[in-house]
Amino acid sequence: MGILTGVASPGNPGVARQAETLRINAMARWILHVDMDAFYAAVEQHDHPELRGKPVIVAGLGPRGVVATASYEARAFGVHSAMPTAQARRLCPHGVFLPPRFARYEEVAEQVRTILRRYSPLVEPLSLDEAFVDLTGTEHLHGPPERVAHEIHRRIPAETGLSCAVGLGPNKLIAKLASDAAKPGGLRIVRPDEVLDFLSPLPVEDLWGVGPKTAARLHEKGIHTVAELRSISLPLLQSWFGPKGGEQLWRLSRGLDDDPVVPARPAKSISHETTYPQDLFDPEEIKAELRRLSLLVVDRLQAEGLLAQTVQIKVRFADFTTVTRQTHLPEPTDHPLLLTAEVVGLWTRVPLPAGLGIRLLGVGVAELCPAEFRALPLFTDDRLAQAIREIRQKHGPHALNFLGPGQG
DNA sequence: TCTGGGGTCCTAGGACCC
DNA sequence: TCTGGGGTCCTAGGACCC
Repeated sequence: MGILTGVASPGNPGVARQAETLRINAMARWILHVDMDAFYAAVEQHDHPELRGKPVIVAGLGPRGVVATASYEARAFGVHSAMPTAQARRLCPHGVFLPPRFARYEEVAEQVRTILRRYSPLVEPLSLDEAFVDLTGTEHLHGPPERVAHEIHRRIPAETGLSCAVGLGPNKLIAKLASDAAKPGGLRIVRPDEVLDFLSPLPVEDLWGVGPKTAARLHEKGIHTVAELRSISLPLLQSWFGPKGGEQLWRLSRGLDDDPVVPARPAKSISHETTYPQDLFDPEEIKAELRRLSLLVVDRLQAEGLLAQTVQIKVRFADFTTVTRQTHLPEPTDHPLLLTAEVVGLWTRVPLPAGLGIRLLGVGVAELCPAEFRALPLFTDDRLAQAIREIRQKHGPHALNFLGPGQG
């Protein structure tokens, strides 16, 4: 049966299946995923050879810091990312604890992305240490994707001195799970006809989007592996997790994912937040911090030539309860005084539980648009905004201390 | 020595309108 | 006096990712 003969219909399942196969082949993709091994720690060990072979832990070093990356030597002590630094110190007292150097990691990440772009223009960074590459249709330039995967896997360590895991599959979901399976330092190729067997034994929490809460709910129902998840009907999954959530799980369990590889997604929000070493109680100090965070956000807005029309604050109390307040502005702006005034206004809408200190404050903006879309100033004095911008550019973000405590 | 910082996406509920 | 349903917009919260 070389060609499609007949009409796909429920009464003719063989033909329907054949049509489905043809449709899938017509859309077949090859997606590669690169995941740098223990990236931040590996960069530190690369830059400081005396640290090689030692447990290196890149982490926030303050009293409330957490681990960003632990080297494999440190993982042997039970240290892993997102663990409180204090706990990591107890588990691994002789570990080398270092604060992150993001500017340096960004350099190396760009070096890796440059290697990847030799093989396809469609390179989508997922974070500093991960990226997707769409190799579909690059065969005539670079050869079969399987060979390209081997080449990339060899070339990244050769050119950066850092090891990586590489996964290759028919979509992002499978490529990422393949690189997970190859960690550390390996290469895993999953062909389309191998997808279901590859997925079946994996625990449901390995799936993209299944976190602790969803996993716990699935476990309660006796579902632990992807094969078990796949045996649940779509309507039942939807009754448990809602129409979208249910369909998402149904598709994930079958390895279905048509999310495209997109090289540059414009940011949808910008935010800054700080967890304080000691809880804040003083209202003036809190307001001063909100203004400081606001100006950090304004700096980024202006650096990227953007305006924002939504402002949000986030407050986390000592008991970890978190509240947010947001407001929609009449027009988009990057005006420092306007935005700080909105932020302080939002703060007055936060109910304060008696006796609870504040451990985190955050300020964010959303509904971003390019600054060329700026509305003509009617009532705001734009010369003032311009003057503030120039002073802060010339003398740094702390130059205008009229925004300090007790003076706002 | 309990729990970072920067994001994305989804849902639920209330207001408001027809 | 009692009683609709649907659609849209906005806000707050939460799950999840690295």
